[in-house]
Amino acid sequence: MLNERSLSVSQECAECPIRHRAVCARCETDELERLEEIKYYRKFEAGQTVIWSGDRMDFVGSVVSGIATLTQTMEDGRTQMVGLLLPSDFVGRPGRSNAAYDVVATTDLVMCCFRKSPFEKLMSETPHIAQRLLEMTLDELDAAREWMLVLGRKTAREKIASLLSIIARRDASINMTTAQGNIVFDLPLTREAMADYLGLTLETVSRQISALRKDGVIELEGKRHVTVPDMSRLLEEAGDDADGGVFA
Amino acid sequence: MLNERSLSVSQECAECPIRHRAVCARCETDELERLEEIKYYRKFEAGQTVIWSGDRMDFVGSVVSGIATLTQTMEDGRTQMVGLLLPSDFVGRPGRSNAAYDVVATTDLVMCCFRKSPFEKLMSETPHIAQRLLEMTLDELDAAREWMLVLGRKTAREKIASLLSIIARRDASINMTTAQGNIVFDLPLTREAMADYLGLTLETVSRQISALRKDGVIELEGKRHVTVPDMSRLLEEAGDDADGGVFA
DNA sequence: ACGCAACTTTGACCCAGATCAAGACCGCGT
DNA sequence: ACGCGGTCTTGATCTGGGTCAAAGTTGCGT
Repeated sequence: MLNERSLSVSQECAECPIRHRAVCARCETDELERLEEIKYYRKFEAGQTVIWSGDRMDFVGSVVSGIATLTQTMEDGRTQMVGLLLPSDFVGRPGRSNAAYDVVATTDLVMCCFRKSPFEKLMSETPHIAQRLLEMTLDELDAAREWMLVLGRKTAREKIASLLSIIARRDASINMTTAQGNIVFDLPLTREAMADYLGLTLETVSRQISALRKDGVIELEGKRHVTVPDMSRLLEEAGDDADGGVFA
Repeated sequence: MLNERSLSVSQECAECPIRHRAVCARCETDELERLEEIKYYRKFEAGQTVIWSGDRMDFVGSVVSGIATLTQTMEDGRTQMVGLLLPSDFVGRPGRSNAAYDVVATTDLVMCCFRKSPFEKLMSETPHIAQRLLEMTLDELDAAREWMLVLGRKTAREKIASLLSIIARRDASINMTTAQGNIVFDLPLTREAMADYLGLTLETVSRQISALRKDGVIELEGKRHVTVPDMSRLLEEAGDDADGGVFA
């Protein structure tokens, strides 16, 4: 459980773990000071909804730690995840007052928030923020388009392999690599959340994970801890160019 | 066939049909003059590839007239459309040297191009361009996420209805409305292109269009000319909120 | 006018993944 | 220790959309 102390640890931008990757990455010291004046931290527990689709959104912010999901739901309950928010990812859209998606904390979550109007004001005055936001938005657009290929054209097995590759790759900096060069990580999502990401049912997710395990593409300890003995094999299963390079 | 004269008609930014919606929408007269200095028009014939994925991209630009598609292809030939480029849409990513997708002209196409490096320079100096580009990129991201729901969770019939609604809506300004309030438009895509957009096969696209016709949701003259007698019915078929409003 | 090529429709059959159903596993609170 | 709820696995069956095949339509070039 997070407490006041654990929050106060991150209070200084200079020591912020996402300082160099978030929307503030390019800010100079003086710009950072102005941001620091209007920022505040919010924490959410695993499972909590951060924002409901359609609600008025009076803040924007960055994920500092933890994982959140962006989902869209149809009236009959079908849901599709449309974004996975990791530390340093930005939440909210300047210039729009109502949320377009549900944002749900998948793990305990800490966010660095800014009230929308001061942030927008700051954005118009300090080009470094807008520049960085454009860059991040373009990256997200690429990711979304990559995902459209996965959703539209890949088989269930390829979808699972794609998701595993992305997770493995994305926090490559964080995850362990064993002496044998294996890649090791924990799945941050339930089977159901994976299904919502991939446009599958949770049963199919479960079956395909079992199949990949049986075929030696991955190893599992418990339900969440994954070892990838051969990354290029996994990439091949994902249908991506597994081109020679080790974890290129 | 386009000729020199038809191109020269659009030479003046002030008279440009996309002046108010493209990346230059917010530019002041002086900024426009600088853009005008570095711009040049290029035309492509229907079917021509504008840019190959992976190729060096030394220009960016706006679609002036015509339609182009953004597609991704797997080694085995499976393809997924990840964007549909209409007049005023922007092509290319500042800060990236190689194209990530194939861009193909679906109809005859005119583009207003800028060499990349002068454009990037201009962008860093005139905030109005970067602002507008951010806005457009955020819109595209929303569209991509909307599409992820379609690809991941909708049935074939819903997918077709969704595509038809989008086309009907998007060029709402252009298309005809009959005396009876019907909406009328031409499909700018072949069945195969629709299939690539929707993650379906062309046979399924054909069957579902036939089914929607048989059920009176749409009317067809020839293979491309569509009449929608009741837009809210179409939206309902798409699985979207068909909320009361006429073409809200 | 004709013939070819591109596009589209329709039919018959099949299969990947959905659905329905039953347990297994695991951590937690009492 | 136990029971309970959330998560996950596995099996049996069903079905929407894919695949394969054939024929219809349209428009264009000669």
